[in-house]
Amino acid sequence: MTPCPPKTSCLTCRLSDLCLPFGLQIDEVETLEIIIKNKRPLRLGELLFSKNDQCLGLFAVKSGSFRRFVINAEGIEQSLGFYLPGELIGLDALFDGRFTCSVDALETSSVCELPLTRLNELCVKIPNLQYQLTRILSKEITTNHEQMFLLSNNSAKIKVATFLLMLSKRYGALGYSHTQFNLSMPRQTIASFLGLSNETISRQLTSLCKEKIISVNQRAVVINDFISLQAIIEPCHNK
Amino acid sequence: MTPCPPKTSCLTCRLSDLCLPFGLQIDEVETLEIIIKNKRPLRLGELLFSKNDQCLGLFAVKSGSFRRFVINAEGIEQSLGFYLPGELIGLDALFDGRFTCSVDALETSSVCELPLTRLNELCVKIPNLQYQLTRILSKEITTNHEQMFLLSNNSAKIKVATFLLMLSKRYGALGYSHTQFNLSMPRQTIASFLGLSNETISRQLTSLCKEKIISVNQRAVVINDFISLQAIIEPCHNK
DNA sequence: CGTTGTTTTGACACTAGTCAATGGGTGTGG
DNA sequence: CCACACCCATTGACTAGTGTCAAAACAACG
Repeated sequence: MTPCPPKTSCLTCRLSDLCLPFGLQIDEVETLEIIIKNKRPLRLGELLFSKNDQCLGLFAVKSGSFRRFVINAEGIEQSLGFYLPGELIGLDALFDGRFTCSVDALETSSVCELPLTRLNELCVKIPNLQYQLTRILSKEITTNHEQMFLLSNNSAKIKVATFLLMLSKRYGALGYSHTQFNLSMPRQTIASFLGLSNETISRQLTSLCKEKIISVNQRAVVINDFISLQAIIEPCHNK
Repeated sequence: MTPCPPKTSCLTCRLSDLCLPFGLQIDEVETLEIIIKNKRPLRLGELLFSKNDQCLGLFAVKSGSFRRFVINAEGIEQSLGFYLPGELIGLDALFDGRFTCSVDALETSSVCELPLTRLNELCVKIPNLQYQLTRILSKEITTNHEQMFLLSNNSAKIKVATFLLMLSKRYGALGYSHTQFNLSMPRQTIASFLGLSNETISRQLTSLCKEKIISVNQRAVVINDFISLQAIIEPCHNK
């Protein structure tokens, strides 16, 4: 609708402490935001990019949420991760300049684009920026390890509980409620992400509801009993 | 046995093209190798570091192999990945200076240590080095995504076949045979890595042997029929 | 109000886990 | 050099947890 979206300012963006500007001096942030390009908002299902596309820049989520996925051997979409505001999309492409997964919008969402060539120039000039980028890359690796840990050795119940707590933590860090939030993805997408069937997701959510640990109404989730939800994951954390 | 291990030289190291020196000028490599510290070889089961240890440096595998793992809620070791020669260990600690997993040696193995403070200094002086480190971080993220893809949605047979092909590819890249190699880890460790039980690993290997696709004798594996092994993973790759 | 897509629920099948027993290698000590 | 113990791997029997298929309930949208 807006013919020309308002110019992004990292200085006034409430996400900047979660994003690339974290730790930068004010003048450094001002230099950074010069290179940032706004993109028009994407709607549900719209692709930000596809696997094997050339990467011209990284993306920072400004609002909404995105999903990373690939198409498997049977032609089925397999969800591999989610991006919430403040998170950087496309880090896997720094290796050889091509995206290794596809990313689409889970709802109406927007991003800031950081053109790669200009970002690289800036990283040489601003060591703090390079440092923060390295930290973000490292953090992504740790997040991946946690995800692998979750997928390798756990029951459906533990997977679903962990998924809910993970979202709770991330929404909390964004300043939203960590006890009630809306899932921005359908059951099928959660299922694919957790390596389960959508029926199993449904049954596990129903089961948690019956135990009064959560309440679910469509995409709306309320966590009623945080302690019990935690206890599902770490049954003997009192040891 | 050797009282003072011979000084490492990246210039003569046959792994240098897989490691941090890739893409560097000769004089840059010479500057890099000044900061490298040798560590005495580790034996089977010895810890390189533990989860939550302070990270003083990254490690490059010189020989042998390592395993990344954590202890889960039941007190069981959960294997999360393996490191072969030329690969960098500890990238997850760049975020906040603490290791997020433990790493131990799967056999007698050795590493080069890259002290973090000196590596950071050098990265500012040598942009190529910073660039290569970023590439390695990005590649690690892609490897993690592949691992998550494998864990999320596949049968035991596909997991075991993919595991064998992954090792085949990595050994091949190191200049070893990609059709026969020794597993450096017990079945239990493979099982934990793939999110399966050790009995299932055993049964799947036996099954692949009966199909004449591989031969297994203890830790020794021979891939007899590469095409069929590939076909297990991508049943319809001829489409 | 009908169409469509999503979610839930039920019935059943099947994969992989668990438990238990057996077999095979390796290493140590007599 | 052999016997024993220990660890690891294999195999079998049984079971539990999920997946699959199908149908029904529900919500969203035009």
